[in-house]
Amino acid sequence: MARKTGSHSDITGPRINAVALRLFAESGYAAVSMRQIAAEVGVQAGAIYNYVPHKQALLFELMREHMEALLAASDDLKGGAPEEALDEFVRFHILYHLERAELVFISYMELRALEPENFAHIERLRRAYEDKLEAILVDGQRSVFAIEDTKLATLALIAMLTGVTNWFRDGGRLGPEDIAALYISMARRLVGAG
Amino acid sequence: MARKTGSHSDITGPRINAVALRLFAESGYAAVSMRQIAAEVGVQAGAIYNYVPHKQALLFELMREHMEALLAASDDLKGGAPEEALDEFVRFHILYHLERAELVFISYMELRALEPENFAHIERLRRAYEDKLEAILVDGQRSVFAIEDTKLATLALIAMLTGVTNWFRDGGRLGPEDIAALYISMARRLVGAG
DNA sequence: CTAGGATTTGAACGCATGTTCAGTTAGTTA
DNA sequence: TAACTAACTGAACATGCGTTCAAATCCTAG
Repeated sequence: MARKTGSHSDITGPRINAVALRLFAESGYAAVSMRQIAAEVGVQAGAIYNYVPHKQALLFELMREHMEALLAASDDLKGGAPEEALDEFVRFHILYHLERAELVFISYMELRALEPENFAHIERLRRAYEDKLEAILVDGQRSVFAIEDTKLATLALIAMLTGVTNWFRDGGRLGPEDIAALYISMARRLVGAG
Repeated sequence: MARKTGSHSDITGPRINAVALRLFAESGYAAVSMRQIAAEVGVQAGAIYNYVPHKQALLFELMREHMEALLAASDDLKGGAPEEALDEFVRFHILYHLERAELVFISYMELRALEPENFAHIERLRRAYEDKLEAILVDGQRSVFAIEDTKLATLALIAMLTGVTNWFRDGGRLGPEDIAALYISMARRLVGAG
């Protein structure tokens, strides 16, 4: 037997990705089997191969699409004066990442699981994103910021901001906007802004 | 055949842990097999079970010993005035973690691989460590610091400091002491210290 | 030199893995 | 209604997994 009722290709495809994302985030890429994913989609393992060439592609595509969407979204930042640009970046980063906690999680938790070329590809995208923050710091450094080392400050800020996704829980003491506001304050002080 | 030359129990035991640590850090707990570990130790897989009851214990013991050593080492911090205590903590955290990059890495990368009780145990230790930093911030908050939210600042600082282990490479532009000094500056500003 | 214990081997256990594919079914087109 | 195709099943493939254990080996104590 096959095909229960109705055409499923446009349903099964996305569901496979959604289930894979959730399971990878929960248990890690290596600990999740194709049969587990298939079971949660409601299909046999073989059916997945109508949509994805192999398991690695399932992970890589999730990460690649995430990083490309992140880069595209950050292209819309207005920029402007360094202080405003920093505020804007911090708020964007936190809100964007909190909306996509699972994608963020696997996108750096599962870097080890990527084959070398795939790893290099994702790293390039991540680097491009970090460069945007560094550009703001370098710009501000010529006027209002007081940073010893812009490269280090970039890494420190990114780590501090992304760390939010590790402890944030819906319905907690602080909502995303509260957190963004508080991190904006800390980020400003961190770079020595007025 | 068995036992090549000399008694090995006090050599094989530690080597199993060392190899497991390295492989877990490289590829992740789920992706490393007992046979791989055994092969790198120079032994058959069965021999590992003379030293460890099962694979999970291998991971858990590495993490537990790491966290307990971290807590013990941080007990030796002198404390004192908030500003000095913060400087001391930042420097300690960075230098200690850079010396043990692999342990740090797996200790929060492989939390998902722990069974619930083991996970709870490690989380308790981690929490105890973070509380030490928060105590410094709370103390300073009554006098020299200007923080909106000490809990958030603690998490932000820990994330920022631990992030160093993700990009640090031996022989890079900056050595551990350079990095510690720069992070001390950033940490001071972050908490609004003089 | 021998007895006994410590240490390791090597094979086996049952089960899970990613992937392939011939065959079956359900929906669409003519 | 008949032919066609997209979608899926279910079984199989070779390989690997964590773990157990009798048997073999080596070292040490007496």
